[in-house]
Amino acid sequence: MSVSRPTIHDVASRAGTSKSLVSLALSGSPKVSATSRARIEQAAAELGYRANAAARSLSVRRSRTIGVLILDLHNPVFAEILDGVHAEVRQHGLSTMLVAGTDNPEREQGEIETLLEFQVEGLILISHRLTSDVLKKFAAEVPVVVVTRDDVFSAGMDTVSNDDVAGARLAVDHLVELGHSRIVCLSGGDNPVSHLRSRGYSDAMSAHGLSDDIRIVPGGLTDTTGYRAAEEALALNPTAMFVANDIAAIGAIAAIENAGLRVPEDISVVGYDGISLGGLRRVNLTTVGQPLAELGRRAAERLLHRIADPTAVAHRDLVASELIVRGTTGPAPTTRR
Amino acid sequence: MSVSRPTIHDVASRAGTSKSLVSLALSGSPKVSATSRARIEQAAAELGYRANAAARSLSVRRSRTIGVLILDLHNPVFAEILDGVHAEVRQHGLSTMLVAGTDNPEREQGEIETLLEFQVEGLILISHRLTSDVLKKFAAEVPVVVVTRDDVFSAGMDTVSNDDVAGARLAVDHLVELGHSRIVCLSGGDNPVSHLRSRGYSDAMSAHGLSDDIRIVPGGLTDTTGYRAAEEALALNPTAMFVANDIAAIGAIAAIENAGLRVPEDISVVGYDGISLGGLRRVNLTTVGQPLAELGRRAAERLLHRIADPTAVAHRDLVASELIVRGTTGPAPTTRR
DNA sequence: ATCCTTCGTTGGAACGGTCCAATTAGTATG
DNA sequence: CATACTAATTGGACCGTTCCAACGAAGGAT
Repeated sequence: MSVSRPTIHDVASRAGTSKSLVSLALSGSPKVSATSRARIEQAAAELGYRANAAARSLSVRRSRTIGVLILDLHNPVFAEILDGVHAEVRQHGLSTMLVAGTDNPEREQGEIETLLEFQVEGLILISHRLTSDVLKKFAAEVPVVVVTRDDVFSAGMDTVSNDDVAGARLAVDHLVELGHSRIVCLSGGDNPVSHLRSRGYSDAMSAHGLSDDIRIVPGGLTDTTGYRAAEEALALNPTAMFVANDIAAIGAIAAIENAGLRVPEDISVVGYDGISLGGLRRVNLTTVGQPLAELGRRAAERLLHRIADPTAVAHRDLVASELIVRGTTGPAPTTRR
Repeated sequence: MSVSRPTIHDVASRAGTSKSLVSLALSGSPKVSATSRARIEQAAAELGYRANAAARSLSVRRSRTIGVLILDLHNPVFAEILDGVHAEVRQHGLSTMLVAGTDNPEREQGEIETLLEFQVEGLILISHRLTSDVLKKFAAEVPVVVVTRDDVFSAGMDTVSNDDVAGARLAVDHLVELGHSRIVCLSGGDNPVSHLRSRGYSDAMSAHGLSDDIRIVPGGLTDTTGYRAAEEALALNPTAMFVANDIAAIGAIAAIENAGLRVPEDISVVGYDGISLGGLRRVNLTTVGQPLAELGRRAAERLLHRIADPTAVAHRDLVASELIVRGTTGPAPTTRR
C-alpha cells in the first residue's frame, strides 16, 4: 500500500550513517565495518527496504535483465525452451523479462520496444512473424539471439535452431521405410520455420524418387489450423501426413478420426517438435523431437556471451533433432482406399 | 550495438532546442509549436531515440507496468488466463512483465521481488505455493490480485477464482447420475486449489449418501503425477475418477489404458479446468470448465481498479464453472470387475 | 507607450541509486 | 611523537527523464 517506499536515505538516517555507506554495505563491500554493516542491515530489514531497480539501472547503466519474446504461450514448445533459458540465465544472476507474442506483428514489435525501453541488456526472440529487417534493426541496438529460425543473418545477431530441413527428412524417410508414398505435407503457414520443414519434405520426397507425389497443403501451427488442413488433405487420399508441428498434428489426427479413418491403420501421422504431451498414451505421437531445453540453454549462453562481447562474430547454432517413433505411424495400408 | 544510446539531450541538441521541449513534444503536449515538434520528431527518428523507461519511472514514480507471476508455463491453463490479462491491461496502455513460477518457493518469491524492484505498480499472482503470509507481505507493498485461489484474505488484496468446491460437485453429480458410486478423487497435492476440489468431492459424495465410498489418492497437477496417482488408485477398484486438473487427468487416462482398461467403458474420468486441449478428439475429456480468459480479464480489471484506489476494500470474485461432458465419462459398468 | 495575456520555451531541481575522490579516524612504524 | 599507512566513512556528481517555475516575445487592450 506504501504511500512511498523507503529509500536508501531512509535506511541511512535510521542507521545513522551516510547513504553511501548503506549502498556499500548492501552490495556486500568488504570495506564496511562489521558494526556498521549490522546496523544498516537491521535498519533495512525494519523498514522493509527494497532497492529501486530503475534508479540502479540508471546509475549503473546496466539493467542486469534480458528480455525474452515468446511466440505463443499456448504451445508448450516454448515453455520447454524457456526452461532452458531460465536455467542458464539464473546461473549468471540475471533476471528475465518475458513478453508474449501476438498475431499482430506491430504489437509484437511494440512489445519488444517496451523491453528495450526497460534497458534490457539483450534479447532472446522466438518469433516467426517479424521480418528479417525488423530483427536487424533491434540487433543494431542490443545483442539479439533468435531461436527456432536461422533465416536471419546479420552482424550482432546469433541464431539457435534445429535443422528443420534435416528433421523433416527424418520424418519422410521413416514413412517411406514403412512403405508410404502418398505422403502429404501439412505446412505450418507462411513463416520461416514452416518453409524449411516443407522444403525438407520436398527434398526427401525427391530423394526417394517421389517428386510426383509431393503435395503440400497450407495449414498453420495450431490445433484448429491442423484440423482444417487435414480435412482438406483427405481429399488427396494420402496414406500419411507430415505435419508442421505437434499441436497441429494432434488437430490433424482429430480430423482424420472424425472422417471415420484410423491412425495409423489408414493414415500415419508424424508431427514435429517433440512436446512432452505427445508422449502421453492418448496422444502417442510419432514426431521429430528437438532438444527444446537445450535450445533455450544455448540461446541464453550465446546471448550472455554476446553481451560480454558485443563485437563477437555472428554465430549460427544448429542442433540435431531425432525421430521419435511412437504410435501414430505404421505400415502403409496395402489396399488402396 | 550502440556504445551508448541517444538520450533526450542528443535529440535536443540535434533539433536545436532544450531537452525540456523535447520531453514535452515527445509526450504529445499541445503547447509545442508545430515547427518545433516537427524538428524534434525528425531528430528523434534520425537518431533512433528511445526513451529510457528506468529514468522515466524514476522521475514520474510510476512504471506503468504490472507484474504477473505464472504458476507453470507448461500448463496451458495459465496461458489462457494470461490472454485475458493481456487484453485488459493493453486497453489501459500498461505493459506486463511476466515471470515464471518454479517448484522452489524461495526462488518464486525472489522472482516476485525482482518484479517489485522494477517498481511494478501491481501484481497478479497465479501461485499455489506461496503462503498466505508471504502474499500478505507483498500486498502491503503494492496492490495484489491473486488468481485461482481464494484462501487468502487481507486488506489490499483481491482474489479472482472459480468456485472449486461447487465445480467439484458438478463433476461428482455427473458421475453419480451415470450410476457411479466407487468414485476416487485424485487430489492435486498440497495446495489450496486442490484442497478445495477435494473438499467439493467429499461434500458431494456425502450429499449423495456415499460417504463410505470417499477415497482420496494424493497426486499432483502434472501429467506424470496424474499417471502415478491413477496407478495407485486402480488398486481401489473404482469405476470413476475425479482428477484435480485436466493435465493430470490426461496422465491418469494413460495409466488406466496402460493397465488394460478402457475409458470410459471400464472407468470414467473427469478433469478440471477446461483447457482447449481437452476438446481435441484424441483426448475428448469430460471436465469442469472455468472461463479462463474471463478470470484473467477480471483479475486485471480488479488490479487496475486497486492501483487507482489502493484503499479499495478487498474483493473476492468467484466466477461460475460448468460441466463439459465429453467422451471420457459414461454409464457405470453393471458388473463388478 | 504601458500593462496584461498568451504562447512557446527553458533552466534546473527532483527521482533513488552508484561510485569516485576526498576526508577522517585509527593504527602501526621509525 | 611525528609520520605514514590503512581502514572506514562521506559528500557530491552523475545517470536520463519529468515537470515546475520563470522567462522572453508577441500581440491586444487601454
